[in-house]
Amino acid sequence: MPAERPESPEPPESVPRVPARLDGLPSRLLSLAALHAERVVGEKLAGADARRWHYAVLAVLAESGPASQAELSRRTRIYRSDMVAVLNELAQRRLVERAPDPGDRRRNVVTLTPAGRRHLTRLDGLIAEAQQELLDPLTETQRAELVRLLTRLTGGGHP
Amino acid sequence: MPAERPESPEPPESVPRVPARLDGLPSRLLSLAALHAERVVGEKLAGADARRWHYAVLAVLAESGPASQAELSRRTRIYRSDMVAVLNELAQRRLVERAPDPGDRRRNVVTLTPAGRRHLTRLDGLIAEAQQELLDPLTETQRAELVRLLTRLTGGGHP
DNA sequence: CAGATATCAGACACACTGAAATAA
DNA sequence: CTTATTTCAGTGTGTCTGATATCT
Repeated sequence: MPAERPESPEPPESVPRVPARLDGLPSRLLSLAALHAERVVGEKLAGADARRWHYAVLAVLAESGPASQAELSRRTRIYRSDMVAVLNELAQRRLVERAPDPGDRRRNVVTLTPAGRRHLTRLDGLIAEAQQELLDPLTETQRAELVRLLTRLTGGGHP
Repeated sequence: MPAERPESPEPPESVPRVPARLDGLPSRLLSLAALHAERVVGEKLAGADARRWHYAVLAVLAESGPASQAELSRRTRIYRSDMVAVLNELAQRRLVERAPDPGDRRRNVVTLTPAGRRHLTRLDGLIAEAQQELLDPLTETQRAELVRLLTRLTGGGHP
């Protein structure tokens, strides 16, 4: 293992390099990369009057079928409080429908409308473009490796 | 190359899998990983009454010497408006000193105090702990690869 | 009763905008 | 006159707390 850096007490302040402490810091690199990614994706989606959360909710509904708000919250990791606002926006655009669950009257059943399904198809394209733009500096192999590493980092389950 | 998925029109909603569209989405993985990283780092630093921005500013000052606020802004990527508040907090804790630059009276020269240098040493330890905790699921090789990929993603120069 | 659900009001960090005052 | 620096007042997004009403 590498020895601990002895923390040079008098750094030569003649050369204004970029600080090494921040430079390769994984947590900082993750934040910067994520910020960039969110910007690229956000700009693409804005062109379709959508936000990242819209895509997440629509995608879950398309793949898993109608669900309660709490269920959507768990799957998208959007906070339960915020899910209310997201569904308000989606319902206002007639992309989803919210109806009380007859089987459990605490719940709302959220359903994708045909317009929502069409909208999702469009967002799929924009999201793909964004990933392309985002991952442009990486080769195919590197992209796959990045996804693998990030999946492992985000508790991606070790089957 | 893999053929495009034919978009199964009727997903079997019996098995509540996590949606594939979101699962391996690089931009989403980056956001989730960054969020996790920010939480881990933030909690560590909170134990020393510090925030991520404090560390960034102190680290730059320690490695590059006294600087103007605009200079610190560029190096840390903290927005110029927000730098004011960060420096207020650091100055209030007597970790930095803000004095007008005699050579250019628009500028403030921000200097690390001895207390600031000691504080930074403590934060260095906490930051290292956080990285350790964060990267726990990865091997050494994988950690290095992750840093390499993220550096390339964040426009980390292409030399 | 405990527990889940939907909703609201608000806190907080972060990134950013726009404008003003001052000085190079 | 143009540009740079510092500062302030706000905006918008995303995450999360705490509380409430309702229902299982």
